[in-house]
Amino acid sequence: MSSVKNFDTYFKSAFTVDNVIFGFDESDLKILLIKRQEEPYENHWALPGYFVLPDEDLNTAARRVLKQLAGLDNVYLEQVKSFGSVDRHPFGRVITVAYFSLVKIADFNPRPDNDVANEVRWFSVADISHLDLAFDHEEMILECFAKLKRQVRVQPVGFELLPPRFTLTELQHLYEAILETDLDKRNFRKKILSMNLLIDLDEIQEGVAHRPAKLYRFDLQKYKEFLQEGFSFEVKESKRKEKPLSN
Amino acid sequence: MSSVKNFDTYFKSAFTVDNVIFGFDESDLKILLIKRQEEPYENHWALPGYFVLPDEDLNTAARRVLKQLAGLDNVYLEQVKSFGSVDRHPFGRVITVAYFSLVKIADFNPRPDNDVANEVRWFSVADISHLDLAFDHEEMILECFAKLKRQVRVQPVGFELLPPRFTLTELQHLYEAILETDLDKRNFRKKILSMNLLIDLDEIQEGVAHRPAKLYRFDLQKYKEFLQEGFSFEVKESKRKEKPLSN
DNA sequence: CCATTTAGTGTATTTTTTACACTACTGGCC
DNA sequence: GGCCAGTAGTGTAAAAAATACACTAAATGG
Repeated sequence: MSSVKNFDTYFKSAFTVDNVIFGFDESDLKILLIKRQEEPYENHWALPGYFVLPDEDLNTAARRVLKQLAGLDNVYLEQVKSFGSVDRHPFGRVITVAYFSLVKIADFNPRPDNDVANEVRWFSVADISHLDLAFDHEEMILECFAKLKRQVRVQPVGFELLPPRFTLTELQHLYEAILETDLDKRNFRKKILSMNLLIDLDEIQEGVAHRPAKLYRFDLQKYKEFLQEGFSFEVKESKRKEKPLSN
Repeated sequence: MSSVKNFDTYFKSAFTVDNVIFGFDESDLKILLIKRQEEPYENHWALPGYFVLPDEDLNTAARRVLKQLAGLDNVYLEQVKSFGSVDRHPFGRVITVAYFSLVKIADFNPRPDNDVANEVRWFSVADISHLDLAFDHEEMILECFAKLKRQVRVQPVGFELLPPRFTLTELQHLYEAILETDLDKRNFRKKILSMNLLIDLDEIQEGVAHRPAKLYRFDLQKYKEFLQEGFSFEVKESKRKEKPLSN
């Protein structure tokens, strides 16, 4: 009854993974980009990404790229969306799978010893639109940033983005950067402390020219619970002087 | 400086789209499956899906499949996730992009006049695990169902799944089916009506052997606003007699 | 020691969520 | 016509969560 048709015409495509890697440095949300060293879009800034090898799973490919281009290992990684417009790649039909990754900037260890990128650098999210990125990478970043905004209300992303020890103000700044809004200090602290997700280290900042803040770390145990169950983060915004991005 | 490498080895893959089509018939959440008419997995139940044509965008392909296999047009469609395990397809390397779709079962118009499926049928979500589905389709369904659960808290999905006129009880049953929990009738009504998303039609059910319920429809205008801004749906669950699925 | 800068804290008010049980209306049966 | 079965429809009080808001505390640097 059934016949084996010829499917060869379909097996002429390629796929890639691209990573939108978010980092945070005490005030600014950043994304890691590479300057491409090969065609197409040679010398354009682009997301770190590459072809998926024939015998490689998607997640594996994303982690390999993360390692090869940024020396990053064991980081938070999540698939976001695939992009497959017919003409998005000049070499042929190429679908790319976008991943988003959250890393501590201090862990970043650039690897110029690869033949894909000749430069790797962090850019503020707000500056990305001036760069004329390769492919449809700007669109991909916007989608991933939107995803991060949703994620932050439901998962303690600070754990991935902040250094091991941090102050409540740093944590608040992170939330403000992601949500692009100002938060009320007292309400933020009340909320975040009531989650019992933070451990007071009984240490304080040193060498700052003002009252030093207490240092905290995340409770890994609680964090894992949240990863499974999710949580709900809401703090009503207060008026902001100005809105970065999205203008 | 740069050289054009040989990328041919990467251009030997194919990709497909698969649709997880949700429908609702007054008590039960259902998924549309086809019985495959060709290899691989001939005669297995599977998600409606097919290869993406060389000159076809992903969304276009998903809509084409929806139309060809189920006669469905103009429906809610959203990309969910891509699946690309190395060995998921016996014919070679094939990534599939999973879409989820919400349709009114009454609009469904099966098309046996295609050469992919020789049967198309709705299955209760709870029954799917007994079917031994083709490929990794069961995993795909679980991911999409999880997505629907998240979506329902943030978007008025009822608009897509219910007939044009419906009762509040039907709407509540829909939420209960998706969330797999019981909801408190009074609190549900209070909440849903306070959103001003429903229009009271001043009509009632006919021919039911009990007090007839009032009929409502969605306010298309408000619905579109919600689509853009999202909303927040929460009603605390009450105890349930039993939990379907996920056991 | 004074100026500057950021850290840290509590309360009253409003809003939202929750728990909960009885009456209303219809068809069908006798 | 009256009664039964079955679902529709309704309100309130209590608890919990979210909000608005302003002053004191601790460090450095001149």
